[in-house]
Amino acid sequence: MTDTVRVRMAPSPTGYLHVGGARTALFNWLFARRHGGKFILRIEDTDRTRYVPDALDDILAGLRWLGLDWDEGPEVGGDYGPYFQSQRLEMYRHYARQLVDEGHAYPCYCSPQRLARLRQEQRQGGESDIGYDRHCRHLSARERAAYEAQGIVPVVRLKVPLEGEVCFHDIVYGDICKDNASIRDPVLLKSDGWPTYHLANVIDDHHMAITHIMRGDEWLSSVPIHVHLYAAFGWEPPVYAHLPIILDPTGKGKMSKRKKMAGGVEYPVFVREFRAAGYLPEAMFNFLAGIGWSYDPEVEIFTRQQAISRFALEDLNSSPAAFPFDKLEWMNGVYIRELPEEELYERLLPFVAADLGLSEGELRSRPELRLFIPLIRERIKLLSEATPFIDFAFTDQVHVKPELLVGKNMTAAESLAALRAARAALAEMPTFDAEALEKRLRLLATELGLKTGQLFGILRLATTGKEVAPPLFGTLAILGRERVLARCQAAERLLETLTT
RNA sequence: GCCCCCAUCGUCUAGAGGACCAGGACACAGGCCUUUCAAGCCUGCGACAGGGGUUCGAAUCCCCUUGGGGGCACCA
Repeated sequence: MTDTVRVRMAPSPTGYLHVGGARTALFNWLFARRHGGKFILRIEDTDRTRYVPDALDDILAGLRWLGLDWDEGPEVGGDYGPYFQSQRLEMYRHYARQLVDEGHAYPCYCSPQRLARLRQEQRQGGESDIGYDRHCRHLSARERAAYEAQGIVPVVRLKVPLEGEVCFHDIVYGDICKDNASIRDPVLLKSDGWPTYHLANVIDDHHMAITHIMRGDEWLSSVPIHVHLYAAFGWEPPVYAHLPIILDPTGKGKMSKRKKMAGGVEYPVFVREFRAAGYLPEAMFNFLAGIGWSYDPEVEIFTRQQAISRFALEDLNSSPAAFPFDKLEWMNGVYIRELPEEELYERLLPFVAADLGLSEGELRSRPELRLFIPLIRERIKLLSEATPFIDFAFTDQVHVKPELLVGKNMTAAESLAALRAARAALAEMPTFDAEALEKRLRLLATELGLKTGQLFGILRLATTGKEVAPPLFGTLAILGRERVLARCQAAERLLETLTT
């Protein structure tokens, strides 16, 4: 490849950044970085009716979160701007006019109502081909003038050949041909003077010197239109590589439409939702790269540098893939475990603070979270799972059902005696660190003739209020002697209610 | 309905005519470890959708069937 690689991500600010869109961006980014090219971000904001005000910010934030930096586009500029289609209207109108003047396109005065009626009739009539009937394609100058006189503002439609076929090559899908007759003259310029996707996309890709187009395969069927447009303009089309879409976890239907999981739980589809759920951006990156592409048949975990070094369009898969949530969760756990403690602490902070109702500053001023990190890191798969493991350390007292304090195969009285003995032993310990605690409590279990699990289970419930908690000795050390003794005493009172 | 695309373990994938009685990973099951839960380690389960061809030889090429997906807007 002699030309500089220039690829683009062209989102429409009609909704938040979707995982599918993120994956498309990711592959474009990988390709650009692999070849030392440019990754361009272009905002296709030509649909004024579906515009969502905060969508743009969300898209930019989502891409940044994933580490997909763009070389040209919003907030970074570039030599091929503007990068918002809403600021390029004049150019689209110019080319639309040119197409009409040169006989490649024509004005169409059909009302939306007529088109809707037409479609309905075609459907009901069982017609094989649905679409515009080219009513205005052969209007005489006089007829056109008559419409104009009525004040009807026309749209501009592309004059697609009536016979023959268009063919193009796609790196992922190979050679694809389509009969021209099946392509209905598409609208290029809407009656409000704004371009449709087809027009704006082709003009911009050409003027921004885009060399490769990687996008979701829902676009595959519109390539023939674009090929005709490039031909009409006398431009060279870029290289196409359509990406197989991501299906929802059940494999039925695409991921984009929000659906329910088997358990009735909604699963995330927007990048912001994955972020809020506690997924790590580096895990998302790794995971997304593994759908439709494979870094190495034997290697699942790889860095972005490694991905860049091996990425090739020829290796892209052509079959659609169901979104494997299980694998994502596992991978996120892997990345959480690989994070340095201090880094994990920083990432956990906002999640835990919010859950606990504390400010980050307040949480930071307390020692517990930091101390718990090594104890919980291999127990969580999501950042949002940390709080339930440690919240007991942030409450004045724990609430536990008395019955739970009774040890396995023990009576309430025996449990109470064990707890009292433990409290006495703990009160007398010269130091209160995990190592010393383990040594002393193991000895105590032996002295009491109890299995370790029996004694430790009672203590776990008494001090944390939970049946599942971080490792006991470390937990006791973090709570500190004072709190541990107080909680034991409180638990003893509860057990007493069972023995009297 | 019409057009296009896709088809390997439940899922993500490796495989580009012989190296495949099909490899890896997740999930699942069992075991080890163990104070709970995890993590870790070991083992197991498990697929070339079906049918025709082509070929000495097919998961790999062709055709048909079936299944799935996408598209058919003055949306992108």
